[in-house]
Amino acid sequence: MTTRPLRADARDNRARILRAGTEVFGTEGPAASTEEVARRAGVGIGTVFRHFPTKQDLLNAVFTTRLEQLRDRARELAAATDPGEAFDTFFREVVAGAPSKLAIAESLTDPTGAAEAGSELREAFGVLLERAQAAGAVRRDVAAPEVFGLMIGISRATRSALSEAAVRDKALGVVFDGLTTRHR
Amino acid sequence: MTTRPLRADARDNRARILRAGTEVFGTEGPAASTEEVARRAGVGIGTVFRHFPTKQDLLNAVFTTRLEQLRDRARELAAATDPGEAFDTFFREVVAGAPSKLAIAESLTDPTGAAEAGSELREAFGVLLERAQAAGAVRRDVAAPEVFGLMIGISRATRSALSEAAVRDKALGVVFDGLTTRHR
DNA sequence: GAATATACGGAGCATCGACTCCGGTTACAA
DNA sequence: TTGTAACCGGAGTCGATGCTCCGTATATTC
Repeated sequence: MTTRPLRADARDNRARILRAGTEVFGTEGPAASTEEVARRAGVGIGTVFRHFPTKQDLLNAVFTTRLEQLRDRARELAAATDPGEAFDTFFREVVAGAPSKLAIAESLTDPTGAAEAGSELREAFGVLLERAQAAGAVRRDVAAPEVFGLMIGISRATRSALSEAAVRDKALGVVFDGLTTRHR
Repeated sequence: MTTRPLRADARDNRARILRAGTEVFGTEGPAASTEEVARRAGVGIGTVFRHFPTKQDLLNAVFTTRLEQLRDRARELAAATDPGEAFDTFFREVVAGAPSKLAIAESLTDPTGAAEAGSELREAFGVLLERAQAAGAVRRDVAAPEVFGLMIGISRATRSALSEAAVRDKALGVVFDGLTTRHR
């Protein structure tokens, strides 16, 4: 049931297309054309469609890759840093990275194909959150879904209402204060 | 320089199209086809394009209408209710109304044509916020842009990560706590 | 250094959606 | 009632985009 390894040029092209897709969909959104991706990757359209039979497949692959990167980053932070700081850092990094690749923000929640990578991300995020709670950096009466939701919401607004860094930081400050308060 | 009044049927059709546009773009997003709007309005495509020469014009008209409604609601609340409650109510209403008409959330910040209505909304929102601050319901070291941004962010996430009402309420609770805290 | 399975490129096809055009219809004034 | 300007409907045009097809090229194996 194992598929034989790809030919060298095919493997390279696949990686190229994935990189180009990340760039193009990241800046122009999912509506960007497949041809644009092919151009940026320096390959023919036929090649793109051989590797990813459908545009949706390509989008899923790009999204999944991105989700996996975030998941890895979350795990890395969980293993090495002070719990409170790790949580804070991850949250801010996700938000900061959103504008240049809005595609992620738009898919972070879209079950279409990237489901597994998505739930792994959520799980890694959950670990980050629990550690922060155990360390007293985040109050205990909140759960992962709502905190994750806030992160995504702010990420999305980053393209528009929260496009200015100073304003975005203030918004983040409000949320972090809300995640810290003890009363109620 | 005054344009003569529209014929009765034309006026009716225009209103119909606007209503249909609100529904269609609200549920399917700005990518929905003009033909779908025409169908839902019960008119021919030609009629839609006569009233709104461009799809963008139609979108702008729909958005503007929506923004004006929100602006009016903000003013209404500012005039009649307890400052803290008015702010809270408006914030929650906007978020609650977002999923069924994501088009607004997507345009609440888009300068394209709806600029004037947009800034009027922001102004009315600013009044709501300042009143709440004066009444001690919201801390004084936050300004309208970041609070508005939070509202939009949560509105957007409402379609996805914050689609469940219970989760959304918890997220809102966190933000309101953050807007209340006094320390720092 | 063949032989061949793999992979490539890009012209071409089919579809879809924005927008136009014009023959037919209707509201409204006189 | 009738004349006419205003309006309507929807078939048709045009450009864009997802996807296919196949002749050509190249990596890999022996």
